Amino acid sequence: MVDYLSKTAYIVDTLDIFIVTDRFMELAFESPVTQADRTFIKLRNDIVEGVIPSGSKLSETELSTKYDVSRAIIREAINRLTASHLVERKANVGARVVTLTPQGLIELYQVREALEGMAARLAAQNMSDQDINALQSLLNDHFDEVKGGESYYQEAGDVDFHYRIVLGSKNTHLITVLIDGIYHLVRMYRVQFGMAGPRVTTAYDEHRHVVQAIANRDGELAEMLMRRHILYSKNNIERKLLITSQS
Amino acid sequence: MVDYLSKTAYIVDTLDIFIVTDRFMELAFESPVTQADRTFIKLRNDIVEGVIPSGSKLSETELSTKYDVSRAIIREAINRLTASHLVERKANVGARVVTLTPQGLIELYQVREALEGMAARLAAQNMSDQDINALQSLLNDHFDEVKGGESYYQEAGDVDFHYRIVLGSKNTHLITVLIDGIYHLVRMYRVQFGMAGPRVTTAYDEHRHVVQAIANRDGELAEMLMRRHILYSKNNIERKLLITSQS
DNA sequence: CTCAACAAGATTGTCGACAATCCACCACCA
DNA sequence: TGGTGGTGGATTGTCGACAATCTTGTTGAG
Repeated sequence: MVDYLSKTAYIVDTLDIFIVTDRFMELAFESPVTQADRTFIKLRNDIVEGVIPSGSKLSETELSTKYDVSRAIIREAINRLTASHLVERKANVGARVVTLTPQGLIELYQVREALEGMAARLAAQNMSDQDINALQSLLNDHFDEVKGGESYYQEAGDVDFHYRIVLGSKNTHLITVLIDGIYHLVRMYRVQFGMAGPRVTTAYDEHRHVVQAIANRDGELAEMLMRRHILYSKNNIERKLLITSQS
Repeated sequence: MVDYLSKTAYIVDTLDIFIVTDRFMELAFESPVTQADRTFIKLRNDIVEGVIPSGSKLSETELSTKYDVSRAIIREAINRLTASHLVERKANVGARVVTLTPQGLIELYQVREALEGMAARLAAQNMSDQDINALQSLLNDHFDEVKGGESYYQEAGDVDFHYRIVLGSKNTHLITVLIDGIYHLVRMYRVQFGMAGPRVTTAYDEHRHVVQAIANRDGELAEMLMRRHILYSKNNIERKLLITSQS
């Protein structure tokens, strides 16, 4: 049961080096207090990790016995998942886990490009010098890991990088839409289409350039570089998809 | 009771000249089937129109008697409104209508700029020639109204313009995030900060230029023009806010 | 007088039962 | 045989009651 969270725990773990005094930081940490909160997170993880297969039906009664809570709680969890675009619900019929398609992945990356580009622009404007320093030292750590070839932490590093820039935008809407909406879907695609993570070696340089632009307080350039970075990721994933579907 | 919808009905009314055969069109029409759907829409309208004041507490029991439904339905409605960023909820404490601030409005327009810019880019790529023709004739109608000085329909025209471009992007995420998330908040700001609508005369030219770029299938330019259009709107609103707060 | 612990009241969270709706199956008819 | 209509079973939608939690006001000690 406790294991449900282990797969994504590192996403927030690496942010712990900050003191959580920032007003925006708490938007990234979800602290489940009610049982509906916990069930929602469990269900979401099971969907993202593929334990509950993409496209399958979510029976309320079935889930309520499986997770050992009342149907009302399952209903609330499903409603929240619907808002995150992880499940689709039809009135009087039921809810299904979204089906993953190459087209859907492309659309997702188009939204990411727009939102994270803007996030980078705003981060250049709104991040404190302290935040920027921390970001740069994060990149240095990341560099050592790339050299060391620790593939697991590479993805964590990438996720961490994007989190910080989004949080650095200090824009509440941007933060919530990306962090508790889009990123879970992105991760779902990554896991279920079996891609270990982003292109480690080249992505590192792109990250560095973005941070450099932010450090120079050049929002326009930061946005361009971030958009290009995400565009490259998209192209890379599309290529992998083609290869996978051919073999 | 029926009157609840009248204020926003024109938003979808003007879209009726299309046959609703488009897969994406149905994302803009919300067809309430269940009682929770209807209550959600009523509540949302009352919040957007200011009938329920910004910042006020939403008592579940109180609302359940007021709207004459069970508490469960009110709870579901409130949860959906939370997902739309129209209310904020704290566990074991309750839900409040969001408080409107100039800073919040600015953040909202930053997200709009990013998303609608991308929408314009994608629309240039994905709209059918037929859609583009319809959009151009819409602009012509709009032009006549601007000349005639029919101020009410000017806002409708503006809303319609943005709706069509967003729908023209054919990107599901973009469409849902904007249409059943951000636009309601934008309208809430417009209503409650007492701005009659966008800058009618100059906005018309900007609309025309965007459509021209889309007709030329120049996505990059369409994005730039749309972003600038929204930026101008933001600046205009900020100026109005300053004047209002001074007097 | 200030602060802390406690108690009463009110509000939200959770549950199981009932009502309304849909879907698949089957019988019936052309 | 193909299609149409109805019926039974299962699933979702809605409800009212109970449990858990927070807030507020009070009381007491320092």
